[in-house]
Amino acid sequence: MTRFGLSKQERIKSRKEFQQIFSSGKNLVSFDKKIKATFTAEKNNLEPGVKIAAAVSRKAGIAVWRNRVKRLIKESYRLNKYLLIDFAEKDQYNIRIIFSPYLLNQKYNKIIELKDITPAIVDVMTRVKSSL
RNA sequence: AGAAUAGCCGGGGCAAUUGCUGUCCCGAUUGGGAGAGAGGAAAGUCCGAACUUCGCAGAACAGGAUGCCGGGUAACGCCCGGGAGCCGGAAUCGAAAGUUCCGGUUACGGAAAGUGCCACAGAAAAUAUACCGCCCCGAUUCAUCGGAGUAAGGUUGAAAUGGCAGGGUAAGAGCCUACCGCGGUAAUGGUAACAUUGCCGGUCCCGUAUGGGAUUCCGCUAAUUACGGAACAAGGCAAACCCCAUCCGAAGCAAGGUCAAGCAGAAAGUCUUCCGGUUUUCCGGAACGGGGUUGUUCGCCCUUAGUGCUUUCGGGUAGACCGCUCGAUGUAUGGAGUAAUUCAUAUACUAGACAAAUAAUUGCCUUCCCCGCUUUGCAGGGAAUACAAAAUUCGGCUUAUACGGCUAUUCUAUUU
RNA sequence: GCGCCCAUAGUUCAAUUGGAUAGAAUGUCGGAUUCCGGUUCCGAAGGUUGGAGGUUCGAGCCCUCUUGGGCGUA
Repeated sequence: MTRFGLSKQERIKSRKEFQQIFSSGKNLVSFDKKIKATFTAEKNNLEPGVKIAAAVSRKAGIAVWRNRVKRLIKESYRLNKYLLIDFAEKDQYNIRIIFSPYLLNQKYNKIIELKDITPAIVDVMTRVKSSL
């Protein structure tokens, strides 16, 4: 596992996992209310690690905009994932996070950059860490 | 020269680092290397097909779609060419009309198959009818009133029931006559579209292939001529029902196929040893095995003919894989054709994801904008921005598009 | 992917087979009543019928394209 990578093993892929996280996970919102995170965490799991996904509602915007937001979320996490990875491996945590835009939509944020997303993602990650 | 509108074309390039998804090679399961990775509309899902499963002897009905003519095509509601109507421009000295040329546009079959509708106004809106009129007769208070006839003229409306001339009459009228118009029959001649430069099939000739040239019957008939006709008819609407002609089996890649945990079903097999109690397939005890109890050991509890365990079978869920990208394909050259398109040869392989890859950060070039110097150009600053992302695959249509380029039309300004 | 529906005043709904100033309730505004407010009564304004084009003498209604919203199904 590379330091700045985001391979298949680090992403949530199956429909079952999504349903499980949405039904039993907790919600967090970033300081600027741009990003919402739904997450679950188990201690002493046999497969410790962090897996993430980005989910954008169809009502938020058109396909081009939604794809861009998802890519920017994944990029932000990729560059800052060391915040959670080391912690999870040390304490044997199995963490699952789904990021989604909370107060972001195409109507008010037509042009969106990486620097608009990163602070919110980092903030959410530290909140998840401190809540455990 | 500028602006607006419409149409068409393009829709930045190269390189580096980090990261993602397939493919190939090395390696051996951690990984390394090479090379590839969104569009003109990928969109809307409005049409047409391929492909798959189901149904199907054949035909008809229902339902739906299309609708001037011919061609192209795998097919189409698409495209090309042409006809006709409408609109615009130019020319014809000016105006109107007409003619010619150019451009645009059209859901352009049928209203004598039938049904229905046509508000208000108007006499009357489609078997007819009579408000003002016109004419005659009678009454009369000379203002008019009643009766009979008529439809030339007026009035209404989006739309009004052949035209014109003569005769005729109280006034009029296809009431009568001639001509035009209307419809019937025959002949001549002709025949893509409202009848003349086209095309299809067969046959013959020519050509390496696509193709080129010549030509008939039937049916239908604008025109001309002849004969004869009288109910002078046939208002509009089919994006009202409908009629006619042509076409269409249904559902869709979440189609469909292969493998296949778990659960449930069926079949077969298997279930230890010792001791004691009168026989037993029964009872009791011990050991071994299995399960539970706290991660391990001891201990304790349960259990050994039970909804036990093992194997096999068919169907098949979760899941995985195939379908999945080489195709009515692109590019170049040459030939056929007015064109759409097509034929031959050569050459290329160019995304295949599935909570869904194609991103982030930079540098240089190129293009555009602003400002200054001064105008060949140079320095500085800014921007690369639009519409929008494959989801089985093609052919179209429609809609959205910053900026740049080209073409056409219109307007404005300047010069000659 | 397939199939289907809706859009009319600020809001909720009408509008006969296409026929003329698109109607009602509620809300808004003004007036009357009251010492003031509410209730009640009277009056007024408020619509390019989501948008564009076409058919027709005439379109909210018919046809085509388009925008937004909603539903069913696998």
